[in-house]
Amino acid sequence: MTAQSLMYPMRSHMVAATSPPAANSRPPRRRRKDARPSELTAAALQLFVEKGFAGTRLDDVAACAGVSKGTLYLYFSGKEALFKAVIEDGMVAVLAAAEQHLADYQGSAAGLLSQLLLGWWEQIGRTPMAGVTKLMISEASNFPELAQYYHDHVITRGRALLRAAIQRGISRGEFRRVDVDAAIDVIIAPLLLLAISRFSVHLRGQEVTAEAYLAAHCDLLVNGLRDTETGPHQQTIEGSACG
Amino acid sequence: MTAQSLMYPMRSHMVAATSPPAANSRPPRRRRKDARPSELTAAALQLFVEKGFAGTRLDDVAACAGVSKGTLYLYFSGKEALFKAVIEDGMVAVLAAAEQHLADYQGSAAGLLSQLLLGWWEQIGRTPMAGVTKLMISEASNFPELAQYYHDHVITRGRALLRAAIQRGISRGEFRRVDVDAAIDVIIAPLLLLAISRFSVHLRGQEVTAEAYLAAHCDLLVNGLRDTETGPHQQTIEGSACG
DNA sequence: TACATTAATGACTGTGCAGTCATTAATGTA
DNA sequence: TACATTAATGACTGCACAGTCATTAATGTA
Repeated sequence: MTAQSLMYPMRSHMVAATSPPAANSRPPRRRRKDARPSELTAAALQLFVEKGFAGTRLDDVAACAGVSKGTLYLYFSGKEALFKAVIEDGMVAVLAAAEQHLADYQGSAAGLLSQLLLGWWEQIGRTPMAGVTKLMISEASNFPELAQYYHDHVITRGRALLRAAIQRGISRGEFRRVDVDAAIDVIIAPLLLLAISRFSVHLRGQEVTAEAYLAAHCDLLVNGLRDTETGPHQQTIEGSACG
Repeated sequence: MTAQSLMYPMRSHMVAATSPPAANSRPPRRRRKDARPSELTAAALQLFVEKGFAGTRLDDVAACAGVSKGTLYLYFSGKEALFKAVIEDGMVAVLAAAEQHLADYQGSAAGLLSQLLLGWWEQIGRTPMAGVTKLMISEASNFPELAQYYHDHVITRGRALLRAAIQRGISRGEFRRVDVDAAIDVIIAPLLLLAISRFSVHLRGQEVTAEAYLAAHCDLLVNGLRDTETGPHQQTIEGSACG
């Protein structure tokens, strides 16, 4: 331990004794109380998804948000509080629009279903928020309370949307009488994996684009693989990009 | 720092000066050179999946395998080498049997497809090895080289199996001419998510059993949701649990 | 311009864990 | 039984990082 390191403040002395504060002087502080929290959670989301919760350093989160670590602690009481904020921020009112859309919708159940899937892609899957999905999967067992909250407030609500669409299709005679809950699981899975794969570049080759993937999913879901070999059958779902 | 802590060995002195080595004497050492590596990788798999790579302590891995940390370093050069061993061990020759099965198979493509999916569940999905899937997803960005290896030696090979089954179905006129690569992604996704969800108890309610889930997947895949409303159609796939 | 308020800083501390190595003891051999 | 070999141990070290706080300076007010 040097004598220097014992002296508490000791800002950069001996730096160009002649006045002009050098080209490499640090940029001026900015006071931006309102903007900091969201900038910090955005930085944290990116790093948590990339490195994992335990593997992420708060120094890096702060640097990525353009502040010092001390500032981070001004807004969040610690690493875990920051993590919770990332998850909760990420999902506020994303589902509300879809719920409204469902209430207003008039057309076919197949059209509704594909609109829900594509809407998910636009609002979540292709945005940074998709990372929340990977994060919850990776960290659920380390944060059981938070996982429970996520289950109750995000997963359950998303499933309810799909359940409504499928049951609408069944009651209109449009769909077969499948096991609805199992079908929901199967429908959701490709979406979640698409979201996750966006953050695992090294696990994917460049097999297919997200759009082709979603289209194939909608198509297989509604039409299956079976060749009905009866007349003009391969028509697409009306009014959607699916098919 | 006490004087005691400076003395290097200093095993339990002052412990019942009268001979019988007390009920709480430590169990005798066992020399089991051959068994240690696999016991250590099994323990590591469990803890890595549960806590993440960075969140797992090697002391805990060793304890879980019933040895000291020093012993762990006798068999693996460090934490990262242990991680690689977990991944590589986990996947040796799991795919070979399926490849043989494919070569011998005679029946319908739909039957082959469902046998591949159910076989995956029996060999991987319902075993501890399913954890490798979650592990690779969580850690791929921290270990790009290992992810590349996994992609080339596991993912690519698994996809080839499915591609063969689908193309067989198309050329037999059994399946429609779908986008094969996109279909493979969609088919794999529910399997991977099923594997992952086994380690995220707090994210799932108890929606459906794995078997119902896989059955629904096979059914939706082959038959789709569309109600063909033409005669006796809802038959199951011959000779499989699907449908 | 002087002064008060408080956002922002970063050097510092304590702790927890990866990795080391001198010592211990199980097992095989003569 | 004495001795050699080597598997197994666990106290120890160094370092990286979460969290603290005395100090600095941006901005608003008189």
